[in-house]
Formats: sequence, C-alpha cells, structure tokens
Amino acid sequence: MEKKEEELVGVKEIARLAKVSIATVDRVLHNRTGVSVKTKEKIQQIIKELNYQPNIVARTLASRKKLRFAVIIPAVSLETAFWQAPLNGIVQAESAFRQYGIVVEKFLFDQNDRKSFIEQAKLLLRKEFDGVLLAPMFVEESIQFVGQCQLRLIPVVNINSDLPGQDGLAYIGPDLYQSGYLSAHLISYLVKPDESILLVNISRELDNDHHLMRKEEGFRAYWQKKKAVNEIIKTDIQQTDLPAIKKQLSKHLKNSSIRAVFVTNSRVAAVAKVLEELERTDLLLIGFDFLEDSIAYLKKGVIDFLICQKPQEQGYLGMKALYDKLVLHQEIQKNQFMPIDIITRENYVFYNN
Amino acid sequence: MEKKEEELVGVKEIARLAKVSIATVDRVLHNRTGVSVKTKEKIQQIIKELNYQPNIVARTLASRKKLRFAVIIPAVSLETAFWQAPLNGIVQAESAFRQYGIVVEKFLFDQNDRKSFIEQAKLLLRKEFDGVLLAPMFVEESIQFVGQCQLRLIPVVNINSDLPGQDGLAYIGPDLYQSGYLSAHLISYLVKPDESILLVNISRELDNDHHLMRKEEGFRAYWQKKKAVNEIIKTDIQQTDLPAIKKQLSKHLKNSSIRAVFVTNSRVAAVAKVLEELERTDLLLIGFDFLEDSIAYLKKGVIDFLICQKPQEQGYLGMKALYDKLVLHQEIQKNQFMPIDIITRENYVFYNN
DNA sequence: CCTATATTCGGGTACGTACACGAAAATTTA
DNA sequence: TAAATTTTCGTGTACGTACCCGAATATAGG
Repeated sequence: MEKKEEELVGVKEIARLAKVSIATVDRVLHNRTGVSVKTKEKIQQIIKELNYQPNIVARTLASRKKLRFAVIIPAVSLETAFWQAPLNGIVQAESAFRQYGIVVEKFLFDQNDRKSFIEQAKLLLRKEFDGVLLAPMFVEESIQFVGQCQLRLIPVVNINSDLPGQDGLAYIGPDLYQSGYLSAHLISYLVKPDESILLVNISRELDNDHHLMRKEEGFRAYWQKKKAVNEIIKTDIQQTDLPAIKKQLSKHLKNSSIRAVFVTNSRVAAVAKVLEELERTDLLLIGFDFLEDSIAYLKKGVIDFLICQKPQEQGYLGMKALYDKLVLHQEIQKNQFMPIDIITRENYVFYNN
Repeated sequence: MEKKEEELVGVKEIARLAKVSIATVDRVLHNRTGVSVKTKEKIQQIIKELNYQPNIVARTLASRKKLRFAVIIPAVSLETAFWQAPLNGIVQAESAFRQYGIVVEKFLFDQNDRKSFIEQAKLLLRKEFDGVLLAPMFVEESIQFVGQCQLRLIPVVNINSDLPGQDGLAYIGPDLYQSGYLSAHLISYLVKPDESILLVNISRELDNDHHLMRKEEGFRAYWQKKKAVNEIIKTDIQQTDLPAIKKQLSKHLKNSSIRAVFVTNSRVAAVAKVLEELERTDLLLIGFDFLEDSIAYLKKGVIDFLICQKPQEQGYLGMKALYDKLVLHQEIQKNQFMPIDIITRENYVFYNN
C-alpha cells in the first residue's frame, strides 16, 4: 500500500503551510543564514513531511551559476587509439550537460611522458574548477595531484585505473584483478594440461604496471586456485616497436609447448601482427580493448578473444558522477566497476562503443 | 577551425534581429498559424544562421503539457523472472523523466495467455497516449495492435523481440540471429568433431517461437558455414513443468555422443536442475539471460555460459527513445541492437543489471 | 469610403526556483 | 528609552520559453 502518486509540491506550498515567504523556504533549502532556529525547524519538518523534491528543471533555469569540470586524461596517440573512446564519452556528456550549465575543459597528456602529466596538472590547478575527472596513469604524480585537489576541496573522479589508497570521490573502470582472472578462465577452456601459456606485458613506462600487474595477479590466481599444472611463461617487453616485439616473441615461441598467448593490454594487435608474420596464427591469442587494429585481427581469426570494459561509458559515467554529485547533490557510488565484456569474431559488430 | 563556443542565443535575440516580438518567433518555431509568409521566412533564416538550439530546460518548465506513455509487456511470472529487469529499467526511466512531465501507465499481460494480451491492448487503446512501449510476444496480435496505434498516430517502440515487417518507430533488443550464431561459435571451441549437440526449445506458446526460431536459425547457420560435421539434435518441449522436461531430456541424453546442450531461452535453469538430478553436470550447458536461478547453476558449474542482452537497458532505452522522439523531437535510430554479453562464473558479479 | 471579417502580430503572465535588496523585528548599545 | 546594530524575513525580478488575449493591420464586402 505505497502511496505512488505523490502530489508534486513546490516551495510555494511549503511557504504557505509554514506561513512564511518563499525566500525563507529557499534559505532553509540551501541552509543559508538568516533564518531563526524556530522557523528553520518548522520548515524542515514540513519539507520532510511533504517529501519535497526540488524541481531540477526550474532550479537549473533559475541558477545562473556555471559549473566548471576539468578532464585530465592521456591524449590519443599513434601507438594506441584507446583514449579516443573515453574522450568520446566525455564529449557526449559535455553536450548533454551543456544545457545544465556545465563547462568542460580538457587537459591531455602524453602517456609515455610523465613530465607532460605534471605540466598539464599544473596548468589545471592554476585555474578554478568545481570537479576533476582523472585517468591516473602515473601513480605517484596522480596521488600528489589528487592531494592538491583535496586541499582545494575539489572532488576527483578516477577512471580506467584506480589509485592505490583510493583517494578520490569515485572510481569508474575495470576491476583489474578480475579481468586477469577471467582471461585465465577463458584460456583454461582451451588448453590441455601439458600445454603452456605465454603471458606478455608490453609497456614502456614502468608506472603503468600498476594496471598490468593487477591483471597478472588475477591471471595467476586463477591457475593457482584451480591447481592447474600449465606452465606460465612471462615476458616483459619494454621496447614497444614492432621489431623488438617480434624478436622477443620469436625467442619464446621456439618453445613448442606454448599454446596460448595472453597480452595484458591493448598492444595485442602488435602481437597479432607478429604472429601473423611468424605464421603462428594457430596459437590462441587473447588481449584487451576494442581497437580498430585488434578488431581486424579478430576478424581474421588471429586474435581469439578481446576483453573490453566499455571505455566510452567510463568517460560518460565519470562525467555523470561529477554531475550527480555537484548538480543533483546525490551520493555517488564509490566504485563503479565496468562489466567484463568478451568480444569475439561473432559479436564485435554489436559492441557499441 | 571549427567554431566551438557558439554563443547561446535565445528567442529574444532572434526577435530582436527580426524586429518582431518573441511571440512571433515562438509561432514560427512551433509552426503555428498567424504569421505572414514573409516574416516567417525571415525568422527561419535567422534561426538557421544563428543555429538556434532551444533551451530544453526552459521549454519543459514553461510547457505544462504532460506526455503520457503506455507500456505493455509481460508480467513477471513465477516461471521466469525475466521481465523484472526490463520493468526495472522502465521504472528507472519513469522516475528520471517525471520531472519533465512524463506520465507512465503500465499494462501487464500473461505471456502464456494471448487473450490477456488482447485484453490489455484493448484497455490501452481506450485511453489517450502519446507513445507506446511494446514487447511483441504474440506476433499476430501485436501487428494488429501496432496497426491500431498507427491509425491514432501514436509512435510504438518494440523491445526484446522485433516484429517481422518492422512496423514500429524503433526496435531495441537483441539481434536474435546473431545470438544463436554466437552460441554456436562458443560451443565450437569446446566440442570435438565427433561429438553432437542437443538444441532445446522450451516454450508453451508456439508464437514465442519467432524468438526461438531466429536464434535456432543463427545457430545452425554457424555450423553450416563452418562445414562442421557435428550432429545437432533438436528437441521442442512444450510442457514447461520440470517432470516433463526431465522425461524428454533423459530420453535424448541416452545418446552418449552428446557433449553440449544449448537452450534457446531463459529456461536453461530448469535444464540445469534436470542435469544435476541426472548427474550429467559434465555436459556443457549454454543458455540465455541473467536470472537468479541460472546464476546459481552458473556458480556451481552446471551452466557454463549465459548469454545476456541487457534487459534492464532495453527497458530504459525504450523509454528514452520515446522521450527523445516526443520531447526532444530528435530522430531516433530504427534498430538499436544490444551487445551480446557472455556471462561466466567469473564475470557475473560485475554484470550490472 | 466605411464597416465587417480575417489575418498578423505584440504585451504580458506563467512555469518553479534563485537571489538581490530592503523592510521589519529583535537585540544590543549608549 | 532612543538609537544603533544585528537578525530575520518578504517583495520583486530574473532565467528562457509557452501561450492567452487583445490590439493593430490587412482584406473583403457593401
């Protein structure tokens, strides 16, 4: 017996019941000064009784103040187009929220160059913002940056990669550990006990390894839990150019027991290219992210699975979290883990990102 | 060299430039009568030049007219909780759009009883609505219903299952054929050439079979394309109670070549229960939808994969399509296929529905 | 050319909230 | 107790658009 049809009441009605003016109700709503304790309590009582919900439409129309959001994420690079997707989500949110008085400014850094991050962060802090969306690629620097924001009381939302210690307002992105765990599970279906698995980390900056290491942990945890006997061979490739990758891979691939290759990030396309050149497309290949290059190899059957975590949605939801917090004054969820999507040759067409 | 910072102009500015009043501009914007051709053209010209975007916030505040949406979908039944999810999405949209003057009324029918659908449809048509969200479970009746709506110029959005001939404004749901195709692909990884596959359709009403048949088509198409030699054994189960299912399944399971069981809808939980009772959990089991019962069997390892297509999002997006069309006057996409999500024991926790 | 009717247009108010400004009441100070 | 302050509160306008009502203008009819 819930009451469904709550009468839509406004400040006017509250004012009438409390025998005060609209302005006084408004003061209580925004708890500004200038209201005696007695009337304040009376009004709050009525607000609660009526279960008053402010009219957001009228509120945004009347409120002329602009909210300024800053976005600090890696620029799209030639090496990987990954950050295009979150950026798209951010732009989408931007145009959706423009009507509500949100202004967005973007600070893009080079994910291979921590100095460029420091620089952009400094630029950002020089201006005034009400909220920040951050992709914390460089752990140390990001923690410092978040500290600065907290001093200024600016809420920070992290996307794509969490920050050890979890400082910000919220994190929106993959559960990295589980991503690795799931990859192992998938592979377990496809390899026999005597076959081994090559785990490949490709990254220039060691700091990104927070990302990769969490995935690797999850990956190993699976085999451990299952008490599987498969050998896991690991290789770190710090030179991200193709010849270097080829050289290092072909060395390992001499080991004929290897049946599957697991690449811990979006560089799987490069590995696919190498495998193709080496005529080893018989191997199972699993990697991350929905990138054009990777999809091409998925189509050809060189890559078998891609694991993807809605990068565009990460961008959109990150912005929405700031909006919900700062405009609607809602409590927002601390961790918003993205679903773990498995992309195959058959379903990639329907993966909207 | 795009211009990014379009000055936010309003009707007032347009009126000033055209040397007319705001009301006249308003008439042109809504192409109401009472404006001479000459001034109308002049105003339209200016509107185009300024790339005027109406302020939705102010518009919804000023416009007192309520839009009425009707929803006609199956009720949640004891047999399957599937429709709870789309309903949740719809309720979510309802509360999100309430502020914008949207009123929703729901008409729930029994998906095992076509008469109840006809009845609810009749009730619906007796009232006045601006838009309809429909789950076309009964093909014939739904086509007729959509025809009635079109006569009344009411846009209809279909969810979860499309209508052959595609009458409505839009379809939001799975690409059924591809879902079947993908299932086949998944299974192909897991069976050897000499092993066969049991395809199980469980449904009381033949009409739902539009749904199931499309999936089956896709499923078969895969094997055909791959020229696989695996035998596919099909069984239709029209009595949906457990004993009946058990009887029919155990008959087939005597065939020892069967390695995998593919259930074409959410009834996979019932099959899982049967397999457990028959102590045949060694078989690979694949089915559809993220339901509590199914998840339990997924956890236990009885079910290996579930294919899921964001039922809650279907409900939400269906409502949003109506909103976009009727409030924002946007063109909306004719087909919005849901991604094909593959749920395993490892990632189900992160599937937010 | 004058009235009658149709056409074209502008003024003004409303939607629900935010906020500036100033008035009234309560309190302190002299 | 009057004046000076502080506290408390109400009036009024604005946000950008929708739409009612009536005024001005154009067209038709005699």
